[in-house]
Amino acid sequence: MPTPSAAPVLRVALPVPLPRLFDYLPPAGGRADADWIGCRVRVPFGRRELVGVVAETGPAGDDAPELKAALARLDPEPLLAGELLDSLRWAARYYHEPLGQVLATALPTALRAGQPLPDTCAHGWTLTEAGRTGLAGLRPHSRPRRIAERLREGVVAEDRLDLESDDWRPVMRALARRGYVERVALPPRHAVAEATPGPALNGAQRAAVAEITAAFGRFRPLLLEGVTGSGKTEVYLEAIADTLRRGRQALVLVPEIGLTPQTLRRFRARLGVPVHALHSGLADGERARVWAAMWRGQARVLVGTRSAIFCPLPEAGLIVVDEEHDGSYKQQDGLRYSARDLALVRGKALGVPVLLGSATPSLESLHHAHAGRYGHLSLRQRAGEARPPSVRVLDIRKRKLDAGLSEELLAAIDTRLRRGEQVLVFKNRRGYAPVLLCHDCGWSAQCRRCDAPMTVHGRGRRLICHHCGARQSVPPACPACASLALQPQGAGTERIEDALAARFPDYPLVRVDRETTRHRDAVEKHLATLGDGPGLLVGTQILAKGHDLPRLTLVCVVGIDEGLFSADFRAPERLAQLLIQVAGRAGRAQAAGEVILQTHHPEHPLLTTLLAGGYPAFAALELAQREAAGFPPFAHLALLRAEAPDEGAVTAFLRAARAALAGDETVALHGPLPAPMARRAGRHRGQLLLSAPLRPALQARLHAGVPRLYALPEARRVRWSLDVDPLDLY
DNA sequence: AGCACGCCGACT
DNA sequence: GTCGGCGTGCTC
Repeated sequence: MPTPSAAPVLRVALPVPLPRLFDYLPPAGGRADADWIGCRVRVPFGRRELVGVVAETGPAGDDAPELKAALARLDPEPLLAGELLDSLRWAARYYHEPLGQVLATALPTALRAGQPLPDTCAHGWTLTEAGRTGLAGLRPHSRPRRIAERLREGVVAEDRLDLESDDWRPVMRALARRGYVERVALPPRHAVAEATPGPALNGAQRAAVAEITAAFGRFRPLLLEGVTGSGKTEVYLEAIADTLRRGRQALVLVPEIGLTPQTLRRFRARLGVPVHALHSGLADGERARVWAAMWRGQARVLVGTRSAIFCPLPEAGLIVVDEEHDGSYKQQDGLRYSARDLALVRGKALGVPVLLGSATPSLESLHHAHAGRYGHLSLRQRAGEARPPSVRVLDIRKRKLDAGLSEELLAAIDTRLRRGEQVLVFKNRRGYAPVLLCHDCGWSAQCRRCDAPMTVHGRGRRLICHHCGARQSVPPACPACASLALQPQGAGTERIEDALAARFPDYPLVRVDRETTRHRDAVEKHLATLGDGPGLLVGTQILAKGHDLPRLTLVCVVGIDEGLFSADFRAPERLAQLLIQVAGRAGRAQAAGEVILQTHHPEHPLLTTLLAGGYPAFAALELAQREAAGFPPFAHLALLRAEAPDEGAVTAFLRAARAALAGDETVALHGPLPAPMARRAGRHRGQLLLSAPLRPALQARLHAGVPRLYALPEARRVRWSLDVDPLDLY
């Protein structure tokens, strides 16, 4: 006769920030067998109900309180199993986050909320009887008419329609409302189209593809280092096509701004199978459907942003991380995971090659490649006729500046415009001016709730804090000395736009930054307004990548001097990557491109090295400095952050945390330190940095210490989070 | 994180 | 006399 405590129970991971599992009895009369593991369950929790995932089964612990029974099993077979569940457990251990929180991050919202795994049967559209009759009444050559006529021959699959047009859905829905068309289910594995052959590959591209395909069926990290325009995407496509031919799935991760309709169109046209996309623009139901299609192995190719790394890959063959150095692969709140790193973890667990592509690889990747841990593939030449741009450093010391632009720069712009070419002025600062200064007493406008100056916007009339969003109008007089000599200092994109418009009134001018361009697709529309004639483009980061601009021949980079002297250890790497990426915008066409870098520091080693030896020379120099300073990849970091309205609470927590994390000298602790911006949105911020030459030492320390943090009484008075492998030290 | 319980100020 | 402030305690 088994005692009640010995009967097997369900150990459930729940989406709560508590570092443990919760035990439940199976629902009425059931047995807690191992086939529960990975299934979602609805359970009572305090006075509410939650959806969790069964992580383990087994006898209840002796100290367990009186158990409640789970209310329902939500999955007939495990939603999470095998490699995916293993990798999620790995992430929970590595990032020191409760498994329930990891699962909540990994699952699409609809599944997290307990919705059943959605139906993923492929669908198509067909004309109804009413449609056949009504078709003639639709305006000739209109979009509804063309789409209705497309369906005349019979059912057309949605995947097929995706291939032919980006935005047929709204038109189709309108037709459906009139009863002209209807959606029908298709038999599984409906063929879409023939794969279209791509352009002939050059030698380096063929060699790269050969290396990747040779690694089929086993884990192998491969760094594909290819200069801008060298045809990395063609290499991806060939490798994916090979993966598909061998009956396996491919996952492609792209940066947040990289998932454009053009990218998808290119993949779809080339591969001849449905290409699924996963990004933040999708509705919850759609995300769950894509996830389910991967789970069932129906989806063969998935292109997605960061969170796509949590998709099931039951028949995995290849993982690609495009622009692997990109910061958007790191989640900056909640579970602070790196999708790039998890791609390698999953690739290893799945036994598939992982292809990391970039023109400017992260120093981590280069370090691993040099050490022989990653295969290193190089594409040194631009594909086709494109030639690399020439780069000129423009020394502006003692020069007269108009909105930060020198006379020489304006003259160079003028020359290009007269020739009918397009010019990009890149400035990594939005708004009118970064500071509002009193010329008489030195007062400057500071945000009331942040330790940061307010940025001048609205042609010099408004003040906005970029950190908390606070806004106010520019005061009529200096609040400190009543002087009327308030002056915007420095220049952002808005002010540069004004200056250029005044100087070149006869040419079209487009500004692209977060203010002018709220939606991702708007960038394309904006750029299209320039057309093929001469014109000017002013913008921030958003313009740094993607977007082929064949008429663009001159790129001007202004205001990089702040970046040359930033305190953050990753600032030089980011600046070098940005410069290379921006420079890559110039001369993608036949005409020779030119890049002009305006600076007060023409002898700065970052610039001279980058100019003389390109990114590889810069990387070598910077890696040496990282090694000397004991920074990644020669050390491993974890950053404990805390914030609270009360500064004392932050310090008290971090002191207690330091004691809880203390140990031998294999891990160095720095802090408590104020965060570089000590106050943000009215909250005081502090941090404690852990650093160790060896990753296992750091992990062991966190394993011992982090559970104690949850128990600290001081933890209740702050919001705290742990960032393993932080990107920024703030 | 929620959500409730619990003990002290300005309102009908 | 109550409605509600957020401190602190707990969740199988």
